[in-house]
Amino acid sequence: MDQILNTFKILSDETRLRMLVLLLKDELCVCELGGILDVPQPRVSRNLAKLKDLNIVSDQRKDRFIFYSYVCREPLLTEILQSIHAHLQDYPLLAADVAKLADKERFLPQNCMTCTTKE
Amino acid sequence: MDQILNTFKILSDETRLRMLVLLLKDELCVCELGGILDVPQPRVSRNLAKLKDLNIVSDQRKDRFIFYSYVCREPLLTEILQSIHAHLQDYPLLAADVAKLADKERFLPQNCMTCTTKE
DNA sequence: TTATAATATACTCATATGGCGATATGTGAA
DNA sequence: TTCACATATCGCCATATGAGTATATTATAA
Repeated sequence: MDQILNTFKILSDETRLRMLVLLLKDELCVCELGGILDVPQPRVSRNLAKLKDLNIVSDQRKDRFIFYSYVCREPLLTEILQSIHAHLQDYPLLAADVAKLADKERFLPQNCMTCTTKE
Repeated sequence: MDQILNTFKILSDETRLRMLVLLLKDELCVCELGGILDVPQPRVSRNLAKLKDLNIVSDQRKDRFIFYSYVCREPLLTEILQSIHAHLQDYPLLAADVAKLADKERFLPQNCMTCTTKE
């Protein structure tokens, strides 16, 4: 019972919901998440920590970055996130986030526009 | 966005989740809900009020009782509740609640065992 | 080893949430 | 109208939650 309640509590926060919707589709590091969502870094980290505590995400370092990925721990949670993806048009903010996944590298510090493009 | 977050917040409380799981299947009054869940009456009423504010349930008086019924306001919410019903065996407390629906009348004051059975 | 970049955590605060007990409200019955 | 019952609400309290700023940690690069 606690598990299902925790699932809904996790989803009740905008930052976490947005992160999970993205992580269901892609592995992302803290700065990519922060960049896509446009929220401060500690907020991203703190909420990722909560997700990790509940084994909803796992982390793995690659070079300078720590990438988080969604772990299917509870089928119901996965079902819900998939359902949201199936109706993304109903959630403009989430849809916009997902759209930004296409050029997520833009949010990696060394790959920012001013570094990678010759002007 | 607020709507989907509210949906998850509503589901994050044990009392409300239990009530919604029951109301998805049956129209119930306050005392039946209180009896099945075994929680104090003000708690049932207060949480029903929240559900009503969000148009998740509607109420209708019948004789001495006010019956609440689930209103499919947001498809996602209905989907989630149906999914829970489909996997009731994973949630013993919810399963026990649902089982009690069979003799819900037992919880109507005038129909309690001592009133209706001749001993 | 030292410095730097990426991420994590601590501290403090403000707000939200849920509960209980007591009481108010309102409806149907006498 | 008054009573009694079913339900709703109020006031107070305790706890939970989330945020931001500053700082700590840790791994790679130099």
